[in-house]
Amino acid sequence: MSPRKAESDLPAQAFRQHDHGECARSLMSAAHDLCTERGLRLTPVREKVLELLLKSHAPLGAYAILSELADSGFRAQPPVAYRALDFLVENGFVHRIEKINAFVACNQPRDGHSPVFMICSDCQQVAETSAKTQSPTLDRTARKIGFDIQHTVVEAQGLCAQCRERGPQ
Amino acid sequence: MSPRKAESDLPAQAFRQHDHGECARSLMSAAHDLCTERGLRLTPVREKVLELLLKSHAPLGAYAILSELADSGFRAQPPVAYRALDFLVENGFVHRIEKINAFVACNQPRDGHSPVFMICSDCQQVAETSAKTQSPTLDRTARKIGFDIQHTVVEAQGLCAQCRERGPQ
DNA sequence: GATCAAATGTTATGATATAACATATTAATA
DNA sequence: TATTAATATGTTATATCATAACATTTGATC
Ligand SMILES: [Zn+2]
Ligand SMILES: [Zn+2]
Ligand SMILES: [Zn+2]
Ligand SMILES: [Zn+2]
Repeated sequence: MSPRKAESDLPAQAFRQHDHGECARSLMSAAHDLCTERGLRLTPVREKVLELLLKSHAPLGAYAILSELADSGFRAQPPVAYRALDFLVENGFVHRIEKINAFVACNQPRDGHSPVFMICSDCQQVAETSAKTQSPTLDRTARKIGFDIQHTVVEAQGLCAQCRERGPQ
Repeated sequence: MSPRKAESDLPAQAFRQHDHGECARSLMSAAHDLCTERGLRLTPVREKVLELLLKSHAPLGAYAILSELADSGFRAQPPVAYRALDFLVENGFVHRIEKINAFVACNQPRDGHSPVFMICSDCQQVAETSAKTQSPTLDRTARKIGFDIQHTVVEAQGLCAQCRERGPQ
């Protein structure tokens, strides 16, 4: 069992103190492994986008990513960023947060899961508090009306503990 | 007790057979009542936007609404639609569906509630299957990490019963 | 090394949303 | 009923987010 297991099972890592450098390195290395396993190509631009998202303490919009790509010498037309993001999202390395039109690196890319996000309105950080399984409420309601769920969006906006303690700015 | 009570408690009304004209009229009348009670002004453009959403069997984007407003002789600059929508959303008459950047009339505007949407990828209809209360899973997770939820987005995309039965197009 | 599929480069445009400031309407009050 | 303040609307311009379309390059396979 990996020594990071216990930590990576904690929810809301983004709102906790942790060695983020180590966290990012570990997820990047996991991404390489997963791509090898699955015959996916983590090309330079895709890797760079994932790296940017892993480094970021807050979610990034596509154009923020694009501009950081440009700073790193990549081409800077919108499709460059969107294509890389499409790849990363489709393959579970990154999630899109609908409420804020932004992207965030997944913190447990191995598990097929339905992520749940807590978005702090104050500090803009986002915690992925994913459960392995879909919301039971959602499942139950879907069954009741014969709806076949393919994808879920579950996002809560509010104040994280830190920002609440700091009080209104 | 209103004779519509039983029906309006059914989830997923949009996916069921119902007298939509009566449904729309009843919700519009409820909106007028609520605005009177609360000292809100349901101005012509706000009423028209709500009417358009109530009539529609599918959610409408802001620019679709804008174009229907124009057809009805209203001014047609984007802020006209967005302002009316802001009012209707803030006061609980309309919900915004993040996943598809569109708006839909609430089917139980009296209850303060956290809506849950089931979005059919095929027919584009959306059912509001709202519960009175927030998802217990979300609440529990939030409590665990000290996050104070102000607003939730819960949306599922998939196939409604009808479209599933009809089979792939 | 020919062929095909996947990925990238590039231009242009589409779709969604808001800032900013002027004007008009309504409500409250002097 | 004038004065004022608050709310709502009119209007121009622009910001932000996202994709269509087509050319070119790269990588994998035969
Ligand atoms: Zn995830
Ligand atoms: Zn915060
Ligand atoms: Zn509702
Ligand atoms: Zn359907």
